[in-house]
Amino acid sequence: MTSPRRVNRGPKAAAGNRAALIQAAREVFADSGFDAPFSSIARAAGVGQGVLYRHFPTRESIALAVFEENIEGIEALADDPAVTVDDLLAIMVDQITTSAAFIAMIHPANTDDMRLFEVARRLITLIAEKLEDPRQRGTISADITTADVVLALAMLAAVLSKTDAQSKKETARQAWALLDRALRG
Amino acid sequence: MTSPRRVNRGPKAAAGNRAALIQAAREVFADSGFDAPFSSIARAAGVGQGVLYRHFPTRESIALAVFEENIEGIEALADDPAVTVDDLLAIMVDQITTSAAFIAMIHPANTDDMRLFEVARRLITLIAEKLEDPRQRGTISADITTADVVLALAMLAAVLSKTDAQSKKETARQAWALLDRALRG
Amino acid sequence: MTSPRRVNRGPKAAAGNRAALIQAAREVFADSGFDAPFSSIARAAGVGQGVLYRHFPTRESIALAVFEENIEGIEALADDPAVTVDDLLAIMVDQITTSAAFIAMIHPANTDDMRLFEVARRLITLIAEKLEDPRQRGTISADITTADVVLALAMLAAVLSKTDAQSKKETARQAWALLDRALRG
Amino acid sequence: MTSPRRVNRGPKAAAGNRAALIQAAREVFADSGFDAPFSSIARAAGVGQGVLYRHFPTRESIALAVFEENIEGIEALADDPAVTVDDLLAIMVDQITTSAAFIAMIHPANTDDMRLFEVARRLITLIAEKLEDPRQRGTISADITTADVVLALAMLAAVLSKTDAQSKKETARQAWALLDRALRG
DNA sequence: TATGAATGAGCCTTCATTCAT
DNA sequence: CATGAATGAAGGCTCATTCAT
Repeated sequence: MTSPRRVNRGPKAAAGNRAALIQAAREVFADSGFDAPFSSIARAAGVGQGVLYRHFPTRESIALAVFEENIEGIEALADDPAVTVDDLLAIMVDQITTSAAFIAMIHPANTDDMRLFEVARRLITLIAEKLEDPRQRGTISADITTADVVLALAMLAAVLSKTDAQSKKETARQAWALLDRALRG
Repeated sequence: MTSPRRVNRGPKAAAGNRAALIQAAREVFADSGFDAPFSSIARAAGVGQGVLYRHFPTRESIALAVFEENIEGIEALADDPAVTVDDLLAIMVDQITTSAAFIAMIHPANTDDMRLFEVARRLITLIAEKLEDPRQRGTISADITTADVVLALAMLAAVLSKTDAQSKKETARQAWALLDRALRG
Repeated sequence: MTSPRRVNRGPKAAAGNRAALIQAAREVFADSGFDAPFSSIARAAGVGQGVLYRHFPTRESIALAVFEENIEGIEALADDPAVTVDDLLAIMVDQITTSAAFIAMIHPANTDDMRLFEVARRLITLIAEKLEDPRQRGTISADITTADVVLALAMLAAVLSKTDAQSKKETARQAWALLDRALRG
Repeated sequence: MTSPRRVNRGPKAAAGNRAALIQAAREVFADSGFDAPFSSIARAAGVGQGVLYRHFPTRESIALAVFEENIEGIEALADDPAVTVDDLLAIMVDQITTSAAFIAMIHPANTDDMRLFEVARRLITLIAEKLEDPRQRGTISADITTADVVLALAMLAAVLSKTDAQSKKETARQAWALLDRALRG
């Protein structure tokens, strides 16, 4: 029943395929939003649909993978006590600006995948810990809670997900300037 | 030749149909989000799909009509010089919280329909005029521009469009509290 | 986005389409079993897939329609007190032999559609009522219950669903001869 | 070049793999029905898909192997002249009730695989031989042929293949009670 | 020889849009 | 002008089968 068109590149391709899928997903999500067709991700990665499903059975699971790469860098950075909330937020804002998949994590309201909550929790924990230590709290206002900071990031992410590619950078700058006032105000 | 299921109520019904469609769209958008199937709007309005298309060829055009009713109320209110920007924003925040169509307006992504920009412009104008008059400016900080205010509204709208129905109210409250600090800070 | 190939034959075609679908389903189910692709039914009926879904949203609902035609005849027949269980069974056996959709009804084990149970119940009721009246009971053995009769029909249906088209008739004859002994024995 | 996930256990493992596949297939068929995905059998056996295909190129061929173990036990039993048809049938009914693969054998639909017929023939032969000897015929009615007995088994198998797991036992009991009347009647 | 990843066909379902009546 | 059925493209997902390693 099957008539292969593309050559079977064999199991060796697995790791490469996985990486290609994550990269493709990052780009496709950025270009077309988190609701982009699954098939377009597979096409962008140059693999069959089945491969995408094998590696990432759900939309959330590939978003998770994209996000994983982001959060690892952030966690490494946060380890350093000299890094303040402000520094952390600067990184996150930057990632939100360039990576649409980040967006889905920040506000995991409508998902069934617990791992998303878990990753969101890691992120929130990072922020919470910094906020608790006066020396790492930076310039964040005393009456601002962790939830406020997360919501600020979520708003930034949400508005950027509705912004077309070329205005993204400028909108992000302006939006965060505003939110920053609130957190510091 | 055989009797149609619903009687053709003739041209007289056109205005009524239009109103029914707008009302139906308002409810459907609120219940199922802005991506709700077109057919569900026609069904809720009790008319055929063709009528929906006749009156509103695009999703944006019906969102526009829904929004039109909102903005007219806002404009009427804004006419009163005693109404400050704060008052205006309170109304808008309330409408954003309850009306999904508002979201589409405030951040017009679909550049095909120029009327969207037109309506957005009207909204922006209202805000701009209030801001220019010191007496109507209310408590908005001096260095806040019209663009900042609009962006704040857009962020609120964006984050709410990703929030599930039951948390909408609380998220709106928290988010605007934050944005309000920024505008007033 | 859509480029029509087939002409839109208009609403007038609805009734005809529905009938064509039922007929097509009857044939497709008979040829390829109850698990035949939905698309093949639409194709056989000469309509688009959407039409099939409009008329019959689930596989059960079209089976129901096919079955409905069968059961109505049976019910009319059963109204006559002169008709015995034997007569009734003769009809049912005949219909099971020729109509695969009947099969799905008799043993509605794995369905969520309550209407299937309802129709199965109608069928069972017919049999039960006949069995209760000594004059209509015919030659059915005294210790045979309604459940036994239904199970006999289910077995016939089940074995025929695994039988290829050309042996169906002969297998049906032989199988029912056997089951008949049991009911009468 | 890199280490495969599972070690290649070499040709020695072939026999073990075959046995594992048969056992896995027996369980998977019982749990998920005869239509269970091929991959699930390989997974349950702890081998790669390729091995499954190497040993059993078709679904029928593995069903055959599963069945082979059953029939051997039955043949051994049948060797004893003291065993009557009734005893034989009791065993078969039991196996049909618990083994989905049996169903595929008893009513070989797939005419591609001649070995299916061969196994079915062995089964039929066992029954025929018992029936021919008055002392081994047991209580089977004089006018019952081998074909009748086989058909009775086929009906049982067919109806059970449509029955959900938890009612299987009870349905089998009731169905065979009925068929038994016919054979003995 | 065993592994298990890759492939893509195929079925399911939804919905935007058209158009006969 | 209104109706709502028809249409088919599009996207989701599963799984039989192949084949590089």
